[in-house]
Amino acid sequence: MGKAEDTKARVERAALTLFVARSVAETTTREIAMAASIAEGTIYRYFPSKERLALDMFLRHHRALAEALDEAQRPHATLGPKIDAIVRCYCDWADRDWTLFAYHLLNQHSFLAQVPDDAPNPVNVVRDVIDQAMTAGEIPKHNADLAAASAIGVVLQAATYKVYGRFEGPLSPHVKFFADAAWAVLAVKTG
Amino acid sequence: MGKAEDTKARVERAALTLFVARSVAETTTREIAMAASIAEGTIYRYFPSKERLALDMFLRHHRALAEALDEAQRPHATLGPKIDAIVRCYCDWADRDWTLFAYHLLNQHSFLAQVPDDAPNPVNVVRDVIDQAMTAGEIPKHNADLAAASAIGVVLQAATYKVYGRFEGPLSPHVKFFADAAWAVLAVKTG
DNA sequence: ATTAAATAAGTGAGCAATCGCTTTTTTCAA
DNA sequence: TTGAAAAAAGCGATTGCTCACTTATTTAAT
Repeated sequence: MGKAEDTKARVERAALTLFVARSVAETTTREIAMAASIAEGTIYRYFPSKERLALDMFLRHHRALAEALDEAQRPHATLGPKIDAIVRCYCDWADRDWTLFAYHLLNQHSFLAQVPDDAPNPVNVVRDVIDQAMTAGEIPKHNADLAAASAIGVVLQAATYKVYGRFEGPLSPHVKFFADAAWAVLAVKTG
Repeated sequence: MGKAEDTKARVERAALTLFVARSVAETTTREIAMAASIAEGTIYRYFPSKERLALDMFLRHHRALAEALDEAQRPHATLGPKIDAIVRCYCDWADRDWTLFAYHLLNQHSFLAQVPDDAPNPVNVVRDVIDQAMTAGEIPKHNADLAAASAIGVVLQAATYKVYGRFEGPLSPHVKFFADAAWAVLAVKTG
């Protein structure tokens, strides 16, 4: 890695950590610079603004996660294995870079409106998988968005609890529980 | 309602709306005053700071929701009816004052650390109900916090989707689905 | 020598909060 | 009932400060 790239990466990592610990709005460029051991002005050699620094990191992770989830589910033919693969992929990503995952989780409200319509989207990946399973008669037909929300909630609320410190340790050991629980939600007959 | 109380309520409602639409940090006292049709200085007759205005509203709702959930579940003896009552109560609260509910949902990360330890807590109410059901052998024994997170996630992620505009309309029509899904999550045998 | 990278001292805009003042409401003696 | 005095509510220009971002200068790699 060249020196410039290293500096850019250090700025991103420092910003990420602070953005999660406090929030984007409450983190100052001065703090980011101090945490990255550089001068404040150096940030602006790599990013046009604090907002764009925050947005770029969000969008990059958003797209990469969507692509990873889609690749994980694609090889499988039926809903059961697809759920397993998606849940495992989610948990792996959370455990591999928890700070980045938490940043993405906590800042959807701020940035979701700025995701390009045609960009890969983690939520759409799950929704489409569920939609297909409903069409194929694998699970009862409901509102697919609502069913997707509740199924995703099984995993994401656990991740949210981890952010709040209500729950500790990696998510991966609970993959089987999450996958079974998500399946159970989708198999519910009433609606 | 006296004039002063009316003004205080107008300040809170204006702040709430803006805090949800943007965020606490990105909302200015000037904007709050304009939305409430009062002068900026008048805010400080009723609140010592913008932070306290934001915190007070969060804590009041946090405590009231916890007490409502506890009262809703208490009359029932077994887990099934307790889940029904809790889910119905959650959805009623969300539908009755969606802005307040969304504010509470979106700002847990900022304020949860400032909740007094002895204050009633919505999450603890649910966790305790699940804990008792596990002890009574109504459902398989797991980590109660994790099970509570996943069960609550079924409802809260749907509410989150509503915040993001992925899902429309009141939550109450889906109470039966949410309750059945939460039950299904808790009945999962693997862990 | 050239130039990209980094620095550090600005700069001005925008912010929360203040305060001296005015207006409105309440109190209560005559 | 009246109306003068007191208290409460409301105002908005001002203040001091913090912030994101800029720019003139220095450092160091090739």
